[in-house]
Amino acid sequence: MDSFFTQIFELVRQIPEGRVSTYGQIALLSGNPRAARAVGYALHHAPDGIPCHRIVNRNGGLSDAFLPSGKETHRFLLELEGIPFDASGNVKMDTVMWYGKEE
DNA sequence: AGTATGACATAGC
DNA sequence: AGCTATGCCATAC
Repeated sequence: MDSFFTQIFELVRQIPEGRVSTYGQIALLSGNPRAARAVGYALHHAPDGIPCHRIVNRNGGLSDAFLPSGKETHRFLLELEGIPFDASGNVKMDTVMWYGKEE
């Protein structure tokens, strides 16, 4: 069993393209529904190959402190993935929210 | 071993 | 509707 971080990475890796998930959801899949914070911490340590841009907060918006790329780049990447945005500028969680590998 | 911090979440004001 | 405060979990120092 790897550290939580690894679990988070694995879960994020499993997120299908055009789909996004929330920290809380990932935490839940990790077995720690209250570890949303730890998830964010893990993603901060996330190595290459981890589509961290597919991880959004429960508001459907990106975190206020994403990588130096900035939220703008984030939104761009998400758009490239085919992720629809709401008029509010947030991802349409109801449409691309990934509830787990069950799809 | 204890304290401090953090890419969240929820409730209250 | 936006901001502040508190809670929870795991990691780092």
